[in-house]
Amino acid sequence: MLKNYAMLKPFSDLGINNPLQQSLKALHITEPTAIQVKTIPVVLNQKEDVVVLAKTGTGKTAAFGLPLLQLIDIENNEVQTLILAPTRELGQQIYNNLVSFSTNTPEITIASICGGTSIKPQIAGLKDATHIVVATPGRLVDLIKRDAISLKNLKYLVLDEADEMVSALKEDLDLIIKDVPKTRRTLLFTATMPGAIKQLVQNYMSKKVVQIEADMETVGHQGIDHQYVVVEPIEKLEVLLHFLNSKEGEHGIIFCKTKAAVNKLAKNLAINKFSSGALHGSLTQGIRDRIMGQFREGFIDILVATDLAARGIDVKDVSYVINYHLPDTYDAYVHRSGRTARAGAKGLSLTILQQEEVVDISDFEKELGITFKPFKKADAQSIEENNGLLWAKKIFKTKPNREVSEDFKAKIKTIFHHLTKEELVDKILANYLAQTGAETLKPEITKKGKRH
DNA sequence: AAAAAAT
Repeated sequence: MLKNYAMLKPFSDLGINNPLQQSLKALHITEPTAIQVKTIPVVLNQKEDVVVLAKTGTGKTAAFGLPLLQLIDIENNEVQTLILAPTRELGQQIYNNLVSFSTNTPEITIASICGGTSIKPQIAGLKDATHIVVATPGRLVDLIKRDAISLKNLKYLVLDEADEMVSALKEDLDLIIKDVPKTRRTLLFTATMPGAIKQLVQNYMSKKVVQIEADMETVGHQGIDHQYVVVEPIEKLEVLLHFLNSKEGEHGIIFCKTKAAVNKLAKNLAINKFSSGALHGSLTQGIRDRIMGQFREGFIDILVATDLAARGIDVKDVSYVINYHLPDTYDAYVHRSGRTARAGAKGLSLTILQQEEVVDISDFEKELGITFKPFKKADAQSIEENNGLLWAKKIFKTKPNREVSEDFKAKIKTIFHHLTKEELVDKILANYLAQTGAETLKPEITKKGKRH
């Protein structure tokens, strides 16, 4: 941050107009990030297409959003700008950001065109003047096929997380690009430059392409503390629960490999009274929106998610990310860990491994140029103690059963009447251990996660 | 093999 300070200019120097500056001020955004300094003038200049290589999204949305808002022609009622994102959550986030940037330019209309919600209001809304559309590819293709949207006067096309879109959403993307005029300008944001991206640049972008690179050292990994811990399969959940208990009051994201694993882990966290929610692509959009909203607002502390949440999601004060399963690709690791340590903050990225996966960690180090520090695993005794604390917390958080009659409760109270609190705790604990047949407390776990 | 995206 400090290293880059000299090159940072105020937004006015970058050519951002007064209404937008006022909006930024109201949002307490005072200084442009490095990527914004490099990107905004090029976009405003209106000459070249842009390819931005940036690993994590510090300020990406504003880097294209601000200049594109400024370039909207209010007199023209057709769709002038199209922004594509790979997930609905990211699309919604970009839409919300643009809306917040445009509070002082209410005449600019922005539409969010993502799937999972009723298509009818979207079709109706598009009949009115719409200047900017933020979309996920599937729903947009649907609207194009229904002739509900016209992109024939499009001036700007933004592809966010373009590497993900060319790999997973290629077919839809090709259809969309075929439908937009060749004269439009393209802004492409990507973490990596796989062959598919190079091809896209070659085939679909103009000859004048400016490539912008964020300084990976300062932007990509700054502030993230990468750690790993090796566990036996049987102790994996206990080690996690111990970690989470030490992070009480902080916010984090736990990534799992599959939807079923997300469901199962979220259920286990819920049973153990952690404030958490599950997020993956097989939940209804209503539930996805609710969980995302609760996490954003801080009503839940822990988000358990598939790679759906790996890219672009920007939530304040996420102080740790956990890889409960090793990510499939190096890219995925960068994206997942990039959910923490945002906007200059610090964060921990902890990867939980089994013995046979330890070799992979050195591959990640080599490929990504990072060093994993060993996380000091709690010893057996403190894990045991933590299990006891979880058990107690669970009892503490259990709501009294209203069905039990006052009369009956009174009778039970008489039995315990002469006991001190300490004696009562001793008895409950001993009783619990006798019942479970265990020598020490174990966290309660579900047999199965819901299948999807 | 799994994840995302259209109903």
